Amino acid sequence: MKKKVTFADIAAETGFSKTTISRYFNHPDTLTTENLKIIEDTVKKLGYRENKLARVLANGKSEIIGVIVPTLYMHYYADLLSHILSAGDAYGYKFLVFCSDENREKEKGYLKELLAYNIEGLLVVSHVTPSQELAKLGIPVVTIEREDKYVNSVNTNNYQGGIDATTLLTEKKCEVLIHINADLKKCSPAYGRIRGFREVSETSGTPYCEYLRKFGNDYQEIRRVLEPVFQDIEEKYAGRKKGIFISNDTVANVFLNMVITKYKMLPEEYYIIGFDDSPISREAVIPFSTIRQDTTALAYSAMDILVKLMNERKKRVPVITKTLEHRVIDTKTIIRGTTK
Amino acid sequence: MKKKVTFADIAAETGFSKTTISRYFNHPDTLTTENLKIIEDTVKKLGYRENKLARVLANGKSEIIGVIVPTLYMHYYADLLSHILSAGDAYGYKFLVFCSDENREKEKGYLKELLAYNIEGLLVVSHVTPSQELAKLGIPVVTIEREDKYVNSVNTNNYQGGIDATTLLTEKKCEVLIHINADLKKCSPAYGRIRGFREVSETSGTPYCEYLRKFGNDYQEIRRVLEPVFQDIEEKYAGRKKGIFISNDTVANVFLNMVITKYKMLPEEYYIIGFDDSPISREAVIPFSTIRQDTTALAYSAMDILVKLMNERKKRVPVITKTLEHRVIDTKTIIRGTTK
DNA sequence: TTGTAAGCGTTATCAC
DNA sequence: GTGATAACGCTTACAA
Repeated sequence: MKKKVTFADIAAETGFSKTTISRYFNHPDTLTTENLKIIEDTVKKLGYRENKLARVLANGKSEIIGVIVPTLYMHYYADLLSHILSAGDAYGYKFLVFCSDENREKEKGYLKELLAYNIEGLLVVSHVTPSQELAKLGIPVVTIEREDKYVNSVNTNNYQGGIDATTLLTEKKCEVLIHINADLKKCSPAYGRIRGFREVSETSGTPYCEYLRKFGNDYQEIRRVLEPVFQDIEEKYAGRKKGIFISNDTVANVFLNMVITKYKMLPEEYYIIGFDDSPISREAVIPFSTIRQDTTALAYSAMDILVKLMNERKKRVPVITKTLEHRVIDTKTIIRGTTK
Repeated sequence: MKKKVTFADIAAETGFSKTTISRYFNHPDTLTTENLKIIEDTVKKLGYRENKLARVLANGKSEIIGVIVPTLYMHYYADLLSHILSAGDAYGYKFLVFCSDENREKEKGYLKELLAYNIEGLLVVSHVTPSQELAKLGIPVVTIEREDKYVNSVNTNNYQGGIDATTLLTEKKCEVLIHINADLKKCSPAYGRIRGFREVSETSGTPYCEYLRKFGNDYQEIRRVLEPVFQDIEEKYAGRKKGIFISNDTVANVFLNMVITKYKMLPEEYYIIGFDDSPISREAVIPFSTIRQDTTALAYSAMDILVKLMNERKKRVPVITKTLEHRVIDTKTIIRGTTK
């Protein structure tokens, strides 16, 4: 392994000073074209490779953003991460990625680690660290779809999504409206889906009910929790036109499968709509209706806010705004075979 | 924003030298218990935060591993990444993650960037950069499920998987064996699935055929490509017991959906088995049989090799082995409702 | 347009 | 056990 080529080597070789070499990379316009050429050739000849770490130490700009996601097993988070990476890439940022598994202590360690690497900003999708703590980190923070009282954030318009989903069901003249969801905390953005459902149900005067259950991540577990719910619905609302709004496509798919397994088809009296527009909503035997979360917009908006904040910090006289920005991204109703 | 607390501050406050403060963090055993305590208190009092970048500059150990995945949209890669992160976490490594979208030029840029951050090792899942080039990077490289002639690698035992899948179909006394796959290059590890299929088909003496097509990533596209294949199978092999081995669960699910949509159930004459054990294989209306890729083992083995190589580099007299290691991870046959 | 020199915050080496 | 001091490789006033 040959030693690394540094500015000093290029300087020695060309007769310029290290400063000039630095300028060649950072302010090439301040050099004469000939000198530019000379250095360029030498850089190639010696096979120079940048050392960003040394640069960070000198000027503090790491170009690194920290990301903490809860897990990558669920498509939604992987999808989000993928858009985050591509959004940041456009600005030249790199990402140190951590999966917290929603473990509070683990996440604490990751945050410490992230700060040790001089990250310029932080994107948090995981839910376990209260925003109040994130706000104390001393760097720009933006969260996506989680509690965000003390930090900047981007969230899906869950409320509107809930309204749209439920309205679609009332328009189809469903005789009873049913909402299946996790038992969410009121501070969670996704709680808006429940609010939307309730509002439309109330104002439309249609009978409605909610099944708020704790579903796990595992298919079998979801099935186990959902089975009695399905039974209950079958018994209580037999013969009535049911509009079912399920707050997540994975669960919606399991439900749909149960219906189809029982009837060998989707009975007229079932109207089903999910949430997220995950691949499964298209890949199901009967592609089902859903409320699309615009993960692309979520990621790009988050990056937009973050970049703005990070840029502000780089100015000579940073104006650290205390005002928080909370953006809301609209959903889109995707109509497929289960609400026709 | 108050200035950063550094070793110098702690040194000034405690009366020790910076060296001793450094020792406090790196070789605490060489300090007296009292002094340890004094420094500990001061560190807390001043609210010191590590600066790993400065440390990297001084000792070269970045504790960062670079990862390049093709995309995160496909569950397989997200799953793999998730295991990679957790495997590396156990060793204290952090990850700079890039998504190449299989774009050669983009990936070239990422590699350069990665090197600029002094990464200690590289994990490549993406396929576009030839291993010959990766080998020239001058850092430990391990690839997962891709061409690996000139680098260390971990691959699924695709051949055995192909054998197992096909054998299962012959055991069920299928009268014709069908394999649906992409038109893979022979150097791609996944080509082993085709070889396995052919071998069992040949030796069993069962009639067989292959449909090698270019499927996209999009559901509609897969459907469009698969539709004529399904038609062809229906016509050519009507009334015969068909054993279909589809080399990927996403495609297998589309195929299964087409069969079920047509027959309202899975006809006796269809035996279907996929590959990967993606969630969709469980979430399909009829959970289908598949060959499980052990992504956990793939990730942990890769990390194991990488850590070994990285550790070797840290020794005073590194022994850079030229011998490459190529590990193979066994598959597991998962039997579900479509091969009974 | 170019150079000098002082950092940036650690760690390594060698004394004491 | 502890401390000077010189790296590590780059940036940035300030000077020329």
